[in-house]
Amino acid sequence: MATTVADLETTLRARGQRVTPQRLAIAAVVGELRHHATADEISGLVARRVPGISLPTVYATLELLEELGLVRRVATETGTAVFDPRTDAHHHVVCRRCGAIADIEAPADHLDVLRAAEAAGYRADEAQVVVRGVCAGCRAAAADPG
Amino acid sequence: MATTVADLETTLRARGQRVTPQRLAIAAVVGELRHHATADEISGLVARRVPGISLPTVYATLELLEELGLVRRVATETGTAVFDPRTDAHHHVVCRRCGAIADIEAPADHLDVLRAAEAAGYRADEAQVVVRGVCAGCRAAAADPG
DNA sequence: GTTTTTGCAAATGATTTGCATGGAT
DNA sequence: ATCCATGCAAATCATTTGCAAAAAC
Repeated sequence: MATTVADLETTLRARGQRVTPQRLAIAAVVGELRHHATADEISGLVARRVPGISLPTVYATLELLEELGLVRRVATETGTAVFDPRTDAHHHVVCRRCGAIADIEAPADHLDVLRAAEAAGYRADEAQVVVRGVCAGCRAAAADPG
Repeated sequence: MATTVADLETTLRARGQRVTPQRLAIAAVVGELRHHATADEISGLVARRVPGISLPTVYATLELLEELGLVRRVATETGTAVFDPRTDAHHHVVCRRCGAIADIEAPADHLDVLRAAEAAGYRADEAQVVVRGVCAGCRAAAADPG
């Protein structure tokens, strides 16, 4: 099910779905994304290439891309979901104050946790570490340096 | 800042806040909670003891209790937050299909991840593992046993 | 030409807010 | 008597849905 932006067209045709400029543009924007972005931000970026793009289309396409493994939806504390262009296993740090999310590149041992999840009746397929803390910006903004 | 339900009354007075039946009932319900619950579910449970309880009060009180370290708000994939009575460090398994969340009791080594978070400019204070998978119920419900 | 996708407008659902009343101190 | 907390109703915000028009096949 692993698909790159490059063969999105092929994949869509294979699935009997339409290749539209909206879908291509959204996939391109997601592929160029450096950070995590909200649907609204993505819509704004896509609008430069496809004026008149609608938010419902952006949502629908992001859902499709998630199904294809091209993007990953991440729930946040603030209730607004963000989309992560990285679909390989990696970890996150979340700022307690502003909600900013950053990727973490580091190994972690989850064997015991995965075993415990299976023991709890779950068929576990992935373990991700979420670190909570305060980002540099928020520490600087607050008089109280954490 | 660690506070138990027992000394909530004391804590509130010390903060110059009112000790109300609603707050006591909500704290009690949260303390008796076995699983994670939505604000709506908690409201329903509290309503048995305090008829006429309002959702805004439940939300406000849960926010207060979170501030006091008596409950922890957890964002979910479905957009509906759940409240976790456990405030000590522990891990979660999330069902990909129904969104159910269960606690995991297992050690995990996060040294490298925490270091990486600090290196990214964050003052990290906690690392939690989130396992994704499919729960027993959803595997049984689906003809396709994952 | 047929079927899917789009964009609009409206619906939904969780959470928050404004404000007057009620309750705790 | 004072000030905080409650409950109601309405507002907000992200996301989803219904549907007719437009585009891809």
